[in-house]
Amino acid sequence: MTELREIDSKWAKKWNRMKIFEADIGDKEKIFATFPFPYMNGPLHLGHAFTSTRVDVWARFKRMQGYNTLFPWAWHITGEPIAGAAKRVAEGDESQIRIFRDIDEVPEEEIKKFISPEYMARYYINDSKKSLIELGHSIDWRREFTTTSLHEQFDRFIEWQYLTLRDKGYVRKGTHPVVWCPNDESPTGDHDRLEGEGASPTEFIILKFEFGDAFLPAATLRPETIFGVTNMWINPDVEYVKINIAGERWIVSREAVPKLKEQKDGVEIISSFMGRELIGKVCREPIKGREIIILPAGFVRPDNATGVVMSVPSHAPYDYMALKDIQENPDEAEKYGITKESLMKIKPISLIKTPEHGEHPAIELVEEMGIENQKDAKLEKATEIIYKQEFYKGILGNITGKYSGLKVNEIKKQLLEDFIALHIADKMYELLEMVRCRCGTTCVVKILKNQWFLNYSNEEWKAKVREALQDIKIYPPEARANFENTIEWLEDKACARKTGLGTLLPWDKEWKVETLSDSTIYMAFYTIAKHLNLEKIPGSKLDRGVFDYIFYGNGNIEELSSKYDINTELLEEMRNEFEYWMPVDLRCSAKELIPNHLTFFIFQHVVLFDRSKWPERIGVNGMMSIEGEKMSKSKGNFITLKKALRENGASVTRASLLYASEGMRDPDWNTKSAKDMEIHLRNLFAMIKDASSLSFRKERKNIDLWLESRLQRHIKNTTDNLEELRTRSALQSGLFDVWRDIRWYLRRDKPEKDMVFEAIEIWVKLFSPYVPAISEEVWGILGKNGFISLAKWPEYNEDKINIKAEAAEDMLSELLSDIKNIIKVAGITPKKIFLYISPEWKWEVLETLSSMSKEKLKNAMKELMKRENLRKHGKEVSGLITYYTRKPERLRFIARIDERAILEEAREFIEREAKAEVEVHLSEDENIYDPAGKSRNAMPMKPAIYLE
RNA sequence: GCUGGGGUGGCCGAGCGGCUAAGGCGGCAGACUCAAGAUCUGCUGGCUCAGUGCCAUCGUGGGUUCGAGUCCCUCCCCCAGCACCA
Repeated sequence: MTELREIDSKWAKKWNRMKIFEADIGDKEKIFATFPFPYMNGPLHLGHAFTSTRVDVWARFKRMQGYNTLFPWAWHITGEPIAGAAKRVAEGDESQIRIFRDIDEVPEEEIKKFISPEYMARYYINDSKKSLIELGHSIDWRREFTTTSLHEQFDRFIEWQYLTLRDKGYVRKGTHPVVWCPNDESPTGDHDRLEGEGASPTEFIILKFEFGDAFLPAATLRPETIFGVTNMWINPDVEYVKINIAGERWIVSREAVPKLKEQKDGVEIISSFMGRELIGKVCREPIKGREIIILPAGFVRPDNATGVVMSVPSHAPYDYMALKDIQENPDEAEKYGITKESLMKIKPISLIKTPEHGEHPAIELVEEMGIENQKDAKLEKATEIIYKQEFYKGILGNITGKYSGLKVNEIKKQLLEDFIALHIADKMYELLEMVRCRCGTTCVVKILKNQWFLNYSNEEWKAKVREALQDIKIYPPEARANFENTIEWLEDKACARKTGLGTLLPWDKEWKVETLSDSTIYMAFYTIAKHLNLEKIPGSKLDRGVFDYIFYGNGNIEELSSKYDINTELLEEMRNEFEYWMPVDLRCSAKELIPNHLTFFIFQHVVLFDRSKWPERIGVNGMMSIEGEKMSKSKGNFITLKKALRENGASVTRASLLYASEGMRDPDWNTKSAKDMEIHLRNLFAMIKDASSLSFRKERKNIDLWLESRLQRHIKNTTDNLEELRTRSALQSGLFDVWRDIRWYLRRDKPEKDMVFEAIEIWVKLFSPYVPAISEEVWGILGKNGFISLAKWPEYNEDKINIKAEAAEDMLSELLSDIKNIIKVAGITPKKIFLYISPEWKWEVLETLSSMSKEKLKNAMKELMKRENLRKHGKEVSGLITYYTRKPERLRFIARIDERAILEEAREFIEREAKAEVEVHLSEDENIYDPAGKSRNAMPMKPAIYLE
């Protein structure tokens, strides 16, 4: 058990010492493979290792194919979580400390120092780097860096990126609603929430109804229904206030005030009163100036939007039921001084007609569904149905003026713009569910002003991204739709925030470039990081001019050199390095990053770099689970890479991870499979190690041709699979399928020495990207020089494909299983086995039938009976035709082989396996020994069998 | 809810119009062994049998086709994302 782990460590050290994965500019074609830098608020885990090993396997494969291959690595520390965790350590947060101690395995004395976010990041970086080396990743470590000012040169690079983006017009200042914690004075992302994960601001439209010197601002999601408003709903038993707001006066629920304060200017309370004081009065609808009565409604929630609701009974089931209830019980309304007469005067007003219903869809549906009163739970469903039907299919009526005759979804956007232009509408954002920050405070929606945005909604930009995407190879292909879709819905993206770690926005240093925005084109930075690190170029020298030269070739090199005090050779070398390594050949990540990082990655490349530097391939994979469950620190089923390596070693970890899944499916890690993989690898190693002590045979036989042929197929399969990042299939074919064939080969006969060692050599190469340490060890045992990591990948040679040899082996293995089957069912132990080879004429039937078209097959009998030699076997021919045509696949004719020669050659093998003597006869020979008449059963590729 | 991906034998997973529904794991039996482990071999949906056979099955229910895990529709379930969060 320990042996494999010793091998893993030995080679990890050796690669690292010999620096064989450091890649420099060369004459050879290059490959540049990257993994999205991991976020260092904790150690690497199996999820990271799964994806990164896919990248490493691909890089190793490409390196062996002869490409000059670069696989660099860096670390991400931008943003909140590291800073937040450091703060929690400082506050003595027990659950945070427990995670560091128990899951991350950080020693107590180190945890104390985690009050410094930089220290924490450095600690995890060191820790993780050790794990990656141990895992055997073929990384060029000279190009390592971190984000933020922790790496001053990278900091300058991000400055360059944002200055360039701004100059090109892709960064704009804007205003945007966010979920906001008033206590922290910071946006509250999903990660920072105690409650309300997934909730995002919903845009309510405020329609302003005139009411004395103020407005009653009704909040709605369906502003078009204002044409059908019949009354207002106000909750009589809650407190309302009159406020000043942006130069107007509004009447809203008291709860609405703090929310509006975050969204509008100049909000202050003038007076307050109970809702009942409004009931029975009238307001004025802003479009036509109709008088609208205010009615009491207990269902109006003061904590939702403005607490003012307009009533459109014709198109809103709730409104209809509420109106119906109040009209049927006018006594209640009379308490507020509303006359029965004015109540009964209210009639639903239709403005949308749907194909499913007529003029008053809500009323009709409520009746269809048998809804009794306004407390009925079915109202929710009814509202949903009506909304959908009206939105997609509803036609607006004459009452709506310029919108009439159109569908709701066609005019919604325009209508809103019109209403806002007429100053009759406004917007308010609201959370539809409770959201609470980690600090316990209830969150609200805040309109963040002067926020910096990347203009991802820009249509020209999108068009360019779509164009780039067409040429990017996506593995697996089914992930492509996801990218296409993301491009469609993507809107402007805030690219800076005020808190956490990050590069300062160069022109507005209150802001820091946010985490998804400083991680999009840093692959370009890898190409020069080597020089910046080795030559220790200080960040202060890296002005825009330097980067403009390196990435665009702009400027005069002599002038730049003297201006920034960087010698011309170095500048030139960095430019060459950028030109050589870019574009990125592979970027690989888990599927969760498609809608953000991976798509942004394309966006940024297309505007910052020349077309020739746009990405080549993107790989996507599923999410790691542990023993069938989602991995999480709180569940405690979190497996760090360090722990996995300690328990399994690198080879077992790598192979088990990649054997777990491919494509978009989620891989699962389980201890049992890892143990099984360990057993497999140990056996494999032992088998190869002992191969030289086998006893060998001299002459070549059919089985050697077979193995040679099969190996070629496996080479092709493994290569094709790896090419498209099907890492699981490649492991299957390169390791397990070859193994199976070698086992058959060794079982069939004594091995021929050259053949078996050729097979082993190919085999080891095919699986070496997966278990590189074991492969290096075997490579030495085989007496090879140098590293297998740098050896030549086997090349597929079609000339070695031998269909006849393969057909012959197929025949033998089927024959053997038939014999064993007969022995079993007959319950006899044969001393002798008689095999009868198919007569010539049966071959003729097979060959003829297999060459016939479907239609011709119907008249096959007629055709065949034209032939003299077949006519005498008429009955049997007809039987054969039935046999073959019933399952047309049987007609797949592979190759005519010399069955007799094959059987004679394999006689010993059959005798050994069946433990009986074997005699081979041609069934058409006269006077053969055939007491049971079995020879009649002989068919091409299927000798008849008689046992005695 | 919306968008995208997916549901295959005891389990993991190939297959994406017609090869035998690959391969692995687990289980059972045999060989080897003093024994255990490892290894090797066979079996592992049902029935039948001196073999080349029949039936069933690929989330559910329909449909297209000479033929369907494979294509189309209905429904159910799982995964990811839904943004200022890494």
